[in-house]
Amino acid sequence: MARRQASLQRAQDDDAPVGDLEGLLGYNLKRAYVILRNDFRDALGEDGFAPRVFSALSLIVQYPDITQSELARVLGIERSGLVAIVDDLEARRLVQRKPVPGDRRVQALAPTAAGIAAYDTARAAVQAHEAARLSNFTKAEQETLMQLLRKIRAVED
Amino acid sequence: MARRQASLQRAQDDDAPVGDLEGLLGYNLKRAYVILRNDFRDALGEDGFAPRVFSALSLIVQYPDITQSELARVLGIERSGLVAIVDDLEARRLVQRKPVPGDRRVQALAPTAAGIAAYDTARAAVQAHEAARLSNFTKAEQETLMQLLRKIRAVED
DNA sequence: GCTAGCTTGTTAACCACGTAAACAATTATC
DNA sequence: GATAATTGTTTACGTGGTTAACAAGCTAGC
Repeated sequence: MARRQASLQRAQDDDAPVGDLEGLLGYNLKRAYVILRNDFRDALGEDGFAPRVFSALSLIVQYPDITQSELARVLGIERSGLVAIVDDLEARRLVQRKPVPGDRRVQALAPTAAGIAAYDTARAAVQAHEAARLSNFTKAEQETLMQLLRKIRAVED
Repeated sequence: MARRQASLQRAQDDDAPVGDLEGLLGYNLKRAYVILRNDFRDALGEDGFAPRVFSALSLIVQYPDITQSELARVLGIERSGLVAIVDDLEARRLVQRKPVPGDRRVQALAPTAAGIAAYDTARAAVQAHEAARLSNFTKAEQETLMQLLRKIRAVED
């Protein structure tokens, strides 16, 4: 097998992937994800929401009275991991744990008025920073990218 | 503002994003990244390479005598974080730290024969599992996705 | 030459995010 | 009514990264 030793200078100007890594989906996903996660933190600033807290709040606002188990399932994380997230949101008075009549195991999660307002503000900031990051993309490219990313999830075993 | 409360059932069958999260690039990136990372671990099995170790080995094999600082820069991580990765590779006798004549601060990283062989095996396994994950994608879709992900990195500030 | 500043690799302490295992309380199943 | 399953929770742990400090070595300016 011929093993090429190329220069690392300006590797990403090339059209074809220079190294093996550039041809791997996992690597490209991770690099892009890290960039977007850093943008997210910049957008929400010091003591803003962590990404996972934002995601949880988003679902609670859009699907009020969702239970913790269902929320964990939708987010793709463990129930145990969700506890700290909901603790955080409840400590900020943005979300309330409510008992559900008929099943005393369950806690329904409902946003407070402040929670809805905070979510709307944060969502606008995140959408704005994503738009800035994608400023060199056409609308069609943005939609294609998003659709292909969702397609990866579609085959989830 | 009209706030819709939709059902969570089968949300991902819809064409248009049902919730706000589905319309956010960061969320879709993270979900896809987690899937590929889990695939990666399945592909390499117990005590296989961690993703970051694999990435480092890949670059060391393809660019032998790269220095630790340059490797960290290419990978987008801190020098301090690379130490444990190289320690790991060196403990497995897959990579060797070599002194560089003319600059006694620097350690050049070179793969051993075992390192090259282990990398080739691992790379084949990773490529195979990615191909399986993308089995419902056309070739054109795969290339488009990869190109768009790289384009996100192209605007790195 | 010499000093002041930079780079390299390293350690240590820490943080974010997640999992796995165990558990009490409650509900469902048969 | 016994057994099993589900819900939320705590605790311990693992992974993948960061920042700050440091010693050693190199470089630039005078």
